[in-house]
Amino acid sequence: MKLSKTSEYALRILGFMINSEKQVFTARYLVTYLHIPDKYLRRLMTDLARNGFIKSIQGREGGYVFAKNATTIHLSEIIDAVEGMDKYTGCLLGLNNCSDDSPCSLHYAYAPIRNQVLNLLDTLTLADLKSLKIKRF
Amino acid sequence: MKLSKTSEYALRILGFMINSEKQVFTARYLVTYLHIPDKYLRRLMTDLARNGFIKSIQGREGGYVFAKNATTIHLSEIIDAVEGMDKYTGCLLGLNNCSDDSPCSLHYAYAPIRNQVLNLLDTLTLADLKSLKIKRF
DNA sequence: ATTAAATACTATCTTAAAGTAGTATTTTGC
DNA sequence: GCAAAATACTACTTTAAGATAGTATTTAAT
Ligand code: SF4
Ligand code: SF4
Repeated sequence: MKLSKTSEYALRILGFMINSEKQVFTARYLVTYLHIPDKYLRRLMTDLARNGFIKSIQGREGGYVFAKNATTIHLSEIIDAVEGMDKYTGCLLGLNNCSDDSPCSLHYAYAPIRNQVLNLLDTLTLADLKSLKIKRF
Repeated sequence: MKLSKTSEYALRILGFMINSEKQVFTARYLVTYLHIPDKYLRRLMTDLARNGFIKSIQGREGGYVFAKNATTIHLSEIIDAVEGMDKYTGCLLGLNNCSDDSPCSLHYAYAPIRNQVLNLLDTLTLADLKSLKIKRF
């Protein structure tokens, strides 16, 4: 139902970048548009770079660019990189090793929706977030 | 996608109670069956009592009983009581004042599912969690 | 070469959720 | 009356996420 702040930031940053005409993004630029704490965003950017989503260009005129084609970056990969996806596989009631045969009291009502969400995050790519209709990042 | 530990506990406790033949539940009893930290559970129980879901019976032979009919207790009310439901209305990307007219990059794919979840929590009651099939609490 | 503008690194602080400990109070059975 | 078994209350500790601060490094324009 809710991601960690860090995942939110990561998705907002990358979603913002993919919806822009720009190629290179400085931390300063991202901070002013996304209102994410400066130093926190910078750490997150190097983290995203380490994970191969973006590439950093150091020095003057530097910044960040995508490191690979956005069609190959799945949202679940981003979340997995910054906070781990594991905590979401064991779901609403925090249980794990769940199955239809040994369900918690919410399973029949919730598991189908949970699966939709997980499936969505697994199949949606950054490229899918590109749209002219987007007004908020 | 995930509730706070406290909400998980609250739902597991009440879901466990509604699926039992017992009428009165001591904290000790709940702790042994649900493996929730003793003192934490006790605090949560008095909190749930203050919120009118259960009633505490003090003294020897005491414990907790439902304070009203389980068909009148909606899951969203429980979550709202222990951690607040507000944080879930502004969804995946942590934005608020969302609408179809000013969507974030995930809106079209995610909002429908989010609405299903919120709707589920609003309409499901504790009574709906009662089933012979439940194996884990 | 020097400076300016950018990222990288490391260490620390803050905050809120979660968990723990100890004491006080209530009620019933004997 | 008193002990036993339960809940209630208050204060503290721990943990992890989030945020901040300061310094070092890299690179290009001049
Ligand atoms: S809803 Fe199903 S998958 Fe989720 S915690 Fe309950 S049993 Fe496990
Ligand atoms: S998915 Fe829709 S409702 Fe959720 S944060 Fe984005 S714009 Fe708001």
